[in-house]
Amino acid sequence: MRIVIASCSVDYSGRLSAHLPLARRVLMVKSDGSVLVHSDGGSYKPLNWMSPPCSLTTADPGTERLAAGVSEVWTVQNTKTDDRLIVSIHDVESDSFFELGVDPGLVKDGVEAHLQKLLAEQIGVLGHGHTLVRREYPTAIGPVDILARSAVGETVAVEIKRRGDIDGVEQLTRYLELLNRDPRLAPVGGVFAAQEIKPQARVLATDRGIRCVVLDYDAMRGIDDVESRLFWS
Amino acid sequence: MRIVIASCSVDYSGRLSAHLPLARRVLMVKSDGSVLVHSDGGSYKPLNWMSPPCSLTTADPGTERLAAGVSEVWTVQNTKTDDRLIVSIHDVESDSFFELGVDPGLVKDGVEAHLQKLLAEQIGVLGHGHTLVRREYPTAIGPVDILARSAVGETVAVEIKRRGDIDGVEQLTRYLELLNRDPRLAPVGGVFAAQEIKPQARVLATDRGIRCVVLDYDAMRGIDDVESRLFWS
DNA sequence: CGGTAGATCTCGCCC
DNA sequence: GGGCGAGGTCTACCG
Repeated sequence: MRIVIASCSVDYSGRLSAHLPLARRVLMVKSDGSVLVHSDGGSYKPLNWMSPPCSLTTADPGTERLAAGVSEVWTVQNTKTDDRLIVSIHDVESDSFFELGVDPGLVKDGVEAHLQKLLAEQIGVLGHGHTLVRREYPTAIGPVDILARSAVGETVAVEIKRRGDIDGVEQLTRYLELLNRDPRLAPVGGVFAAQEIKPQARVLATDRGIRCVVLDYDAMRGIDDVESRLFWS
Repeated sequence: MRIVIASCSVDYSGRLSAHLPLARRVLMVKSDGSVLVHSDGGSYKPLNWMSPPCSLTTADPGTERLAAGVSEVWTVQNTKTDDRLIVSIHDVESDSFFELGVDPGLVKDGVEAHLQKLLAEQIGVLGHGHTLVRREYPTAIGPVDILARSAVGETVAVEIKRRGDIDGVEQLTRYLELLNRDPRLAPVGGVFAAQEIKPQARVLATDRGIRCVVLDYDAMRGIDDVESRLFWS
């Protein structure tokens, strides 16, 4: 990876046009040719960038740009689209190269998949006597997170979110419309399960006869841990 | 900004848990204390990071970690949440500091707001004889992008997207439900306008009696440019 | 400050 | 490769 500290101005054109006025910045050039332009603030998102696949070519500035203080012009061209980044380098403070090698990558744990697994194992959270039919129940418009059956035998479709938003209610509504056309399943009830349910989502769900269930992730994980210990001991 | 090249392992805990095995990486420490961990690949997103507001503290490793090759331990703690990043530094190849100053920031041009402005000016794109009522027509559940009237006097609600997805159709459907309850407006027709409309979205829209209009951004911009030139010449 | 909608989204899954 | 959903989403805008 090459890291350049330089004053520069940057122009992006592609899905939109964007311009960065002259200022001192960090330029990261990764070995796949991609470029990140970072300032000393903001979040992890660069001010501007070019994603791979792309190629970086450098050129001398014309006499006009040279007179304006430009010492070098980088053109970073995406090789599949017409996205292009043009970096006009003025003064270079540092220019280094480091060999990093291939990264072993990130190991993640948690979130929605885990919630789904836990709820499937603890399906009684939905109400006494509930039984699991299956996770990721397939339909023509996508898989339903969990299909279950209530104590009185009613089919229940469950949509799980970490944060329960209006979009999740819409999604579950579409599933319910479809599932209720299947005479072997109908009538199908809906449960919107999330760690946190936004008020507007709750209103919409309730209005549509969908039950809201707030999931306590830590409690469910705790029970899971206890059961795992009992099982393995 | 401080830039460190070092072999390190990283652990994040907070909304999820994540671990990065030992490898050589770039560590960017911004002046607000935020930290980015980059590898020589991927896109602009770091492997791991801590966003501001946060504070970085360094500590000597215990004897145990020292024996494992750790020379220093960074703890980056978010000051508002319990998110925490722990960086175990092994070998340091480079450690530099650069004064960058405040960035003037990005100047953007284009996208949805521009599309909306162009369509409002060229409302005839929806069909001959259409007139603009107003942009950002306010309703209780949010503003409708454009409200117009057709040649025969029917009210038309327009939802504009760059990429027309199923969510946009749902959004427009909610607006139409609401608007059609207003006797001064009803009956209100719907138009789903986008640069690109996904097949599934088109099916859903058509099924609900919503008309789909594909917008040619470049052509609309071109007309706008011509008109601007005529106006200003 | 919360709520909504967009993003040069990115990322990962499954078909 | 495309489609879809999630994200430690982030970010801007509006109330």
